[in-house]
Amino acid sequence: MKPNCTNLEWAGRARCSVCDVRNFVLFAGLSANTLDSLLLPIDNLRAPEHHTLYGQGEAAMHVYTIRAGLIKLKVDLPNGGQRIVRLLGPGDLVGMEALVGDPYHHSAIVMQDADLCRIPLGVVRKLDQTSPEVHRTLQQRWQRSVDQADLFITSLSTGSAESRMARLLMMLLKGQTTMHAEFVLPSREDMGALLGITTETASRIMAEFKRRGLVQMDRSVYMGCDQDKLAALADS
Amino acid sequence: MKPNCTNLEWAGRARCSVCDVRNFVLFAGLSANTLDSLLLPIDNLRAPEHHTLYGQGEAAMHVYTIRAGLIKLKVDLPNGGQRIVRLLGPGDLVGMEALVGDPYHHSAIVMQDADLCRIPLGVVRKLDQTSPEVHRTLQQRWQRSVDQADLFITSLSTGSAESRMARLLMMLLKGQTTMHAEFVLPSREDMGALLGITTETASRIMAEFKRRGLVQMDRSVYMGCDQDKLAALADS
DNA sequence: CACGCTAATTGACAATTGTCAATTAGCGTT
DNA sequence: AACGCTAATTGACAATTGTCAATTAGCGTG
Repeated sequence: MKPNCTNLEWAGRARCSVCDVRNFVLFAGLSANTLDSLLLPIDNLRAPEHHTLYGQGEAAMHVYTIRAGLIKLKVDLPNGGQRIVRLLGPGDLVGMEALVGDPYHHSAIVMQDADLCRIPLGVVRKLDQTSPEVHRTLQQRWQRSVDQADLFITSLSTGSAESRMARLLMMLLKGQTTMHAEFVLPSREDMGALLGITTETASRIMAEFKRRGLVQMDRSVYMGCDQDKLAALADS
Repeated sequence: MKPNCTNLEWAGRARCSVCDVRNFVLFAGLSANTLDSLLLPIDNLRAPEHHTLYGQGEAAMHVYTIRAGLIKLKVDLPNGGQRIVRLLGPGDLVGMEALVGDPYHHSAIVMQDADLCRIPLGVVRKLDQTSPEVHRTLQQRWQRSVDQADLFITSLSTGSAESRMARLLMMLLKGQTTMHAEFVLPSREDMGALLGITTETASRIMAEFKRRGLVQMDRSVYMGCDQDKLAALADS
């Protein structure tokens, strides 16, 4: 087996009633009873880095909930390039376009080892109809998608490459629970696809940030950063 | 009175049951009876170019439906600049974040004289609960917002300024019913805010397009364009 | 440890885009 | 037609970013 196994691992049927992220996710407010009776067809999966959950254009039968990890939504461009249009983390819903009957609009790829729940469309639709709570939560998730997309336009696609990189780093920091916590940085290639710049430019900027002491690295892992200086760069 | 009056004009109570764009909008599928009984508090408005429907951060009490015209959603950036994150036309819903209780996330400004219906939140919420049709339509509108935002990322924020401009022009063309129809181009400043480039660069590119015969202009009005050449530039 | 692979970095140069200032064009009013 | 205002265009130059190629670093395997 290759070192980077890209196969899904089935972690059993979902046990939503004891899920610690349930309240942040789709089924907040449902009783344990309701959940356990409805949710048999929900699978809990572990997906390693680089695993593709689904590809752009595929028929969509499931929506995914992220319990842990980081997922990127990628679009292939007509000229052969690609652009990452969203980063999704714990509590986020992946593949919502399935709910309106569309095929998947992006490719969903794991950026950090993920713990997911795969929910068949039928389950979500039924809950949407029967539970006002879920119905409201669903609308909030849709709005969150819009907000995230707007953030990619205003923060990651506007201004100089340097500013955008600073904003990306701050965005990645926010996802962390502990300040100064270690977390894996995206590859330079992914940074490029996130910011709409080339891999080389991304690399140059990161190297420059390191030289200026804006970020400190330990192996491929990110150790800490000068948030004030980053913030200053961010809105320049 | 100034030549460009920026005041709203009240055009009467909405008469949804005879609205010619109803089927594209929120209330598709509702009977004329249902409509007329529920829709008393809906106002029909005419808003001239440059009129601001609402400002970023304002408390949100209404959702707007576009019957005609063009609306831009603008975000103010921390460094003083601004970025347009969406263009909305006939059939689109403006201000959906109101439905989840948020203040407006953008400023909504008229780009081409608009005919609008202003719907109080309560009406939309009630219809969402009582009519499965409206409920489904609403989800589609949310998904459409996400799709539009994604398009702004992949088409208007990726690649060279020239490619982006070509894609913007093709996007504006698609909104037209008749091919080669005249339509008003955005100002160079708005083009810059749409593409994340400066006004000067936008102007240079448009001037170059004219010289190369990619577009022909008549006064401030746009007459036609070489769609094949534009398409070639678009995916370069 | 050497090897092989891929990702990251760097150099050199070209192309694009931003900046600042000046000029021109368009349009409505006087 | 002359005037005044704003938007658009253009020039000159600097700064940023892309392109292509070479080098270095990191990491797992034999």
